[in-house]
Amino acid sequence: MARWEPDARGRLMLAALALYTERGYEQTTVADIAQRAGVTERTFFRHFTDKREVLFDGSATLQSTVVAAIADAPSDALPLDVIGAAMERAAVSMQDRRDFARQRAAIIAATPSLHERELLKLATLSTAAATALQTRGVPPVPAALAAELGVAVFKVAFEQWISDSPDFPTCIRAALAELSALHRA
Amino acid sequence: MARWEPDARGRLMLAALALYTERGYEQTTVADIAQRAGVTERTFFRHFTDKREVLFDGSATLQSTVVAAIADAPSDALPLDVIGAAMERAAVSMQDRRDFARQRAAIIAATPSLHERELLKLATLSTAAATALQTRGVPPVPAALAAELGVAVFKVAFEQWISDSPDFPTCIRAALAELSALHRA
DNA sequence: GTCTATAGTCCGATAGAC
DNA sequence: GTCTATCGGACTATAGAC
Repeated sequence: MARWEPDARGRLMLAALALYTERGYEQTTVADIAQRAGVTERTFFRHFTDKREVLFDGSATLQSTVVAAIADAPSDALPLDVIGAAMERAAVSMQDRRDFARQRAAIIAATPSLHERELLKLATLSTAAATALQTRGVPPVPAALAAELGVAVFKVAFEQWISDSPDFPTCIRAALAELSALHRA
Repeated sequence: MARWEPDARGRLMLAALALYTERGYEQTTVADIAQRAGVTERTFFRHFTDKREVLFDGSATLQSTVVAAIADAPSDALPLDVIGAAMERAAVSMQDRRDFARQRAAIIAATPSLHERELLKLATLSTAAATALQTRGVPPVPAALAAELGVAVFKVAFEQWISDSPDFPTCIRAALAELSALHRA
């Protein structure tokens, strides 16, 4: 038998999600999370730089998905179409975890400090998307704007997805249509 | 002679700005700031809820400006034009503090934790703008999208303003033009 | 204005995998 | 032997409670 149970990281993420839901983020200490996961506080901080980060493990993967989708788009595609397709790809990759997304969103909405971290992750995603667009030859300013638009669409569509509608990619397409309508009006 | 020097709040803000610039945000303690301002640590936390907030005193005013501008727009104006005009009004109100804006932006850019707070303020601004648009009869989803677009334009224009170009409102108009170009392309 | 809880860092030690 | 994951404890500063 191994000296430690495997996957301390995964256990910490599950414990944190459960405790943040049960008693709230501020009312949960890192010691509580570590205890439920069967490790020490020290181990928590080796896996996650701070108490918030334990809820944001998937953001690096999401970013890779978006950046790859931008790179993969046909070379003659317009920036806005590239971004739209990338966001749709991101939505597809999250589609099978709606319950998790919902639970996580509820915790974040209830906690300003977590909302801040979420916004930082989205801003990082936006910067990465802008860089990926620049690699395709889009100049910096349009690239930055298109990336910000993509994230705006993602945010709005995400809200729709977890509240109303079961299909995330469809929400993305609807939000993109609303965006075009704003400009055509 | 007064029992205390007046304007402790203002002195705390100046002291914080100076110290964050001199030695960096993390290397500055609240005790350092309080000492330079000639008050106690306790006084700092009476004026500002946390160590970051001391750099964000203007954001409530900015938000009022934007919301008022949206409310004041002609009733037949289109959402995107309303938002554009509101952002331009915000730019006008900041125009005479370019050096301050630049110094503050440098500190924030160097400090992830401050970047987070900045993003939260902008997200709050976006929500307030969306609400103001809804008051004008714009449905929730287009209102949220238009507000996010406005903040995106503000961010991009702000970057241009503090790096390149002396006139903030002009930067806003240029960014709005780039935004339209993205959709016409 | 003092007192305290807790986040987050740093040091070193330990034990298994390879 | 090296590499990696764990643990223990002491320490500072923030932020809130009293």
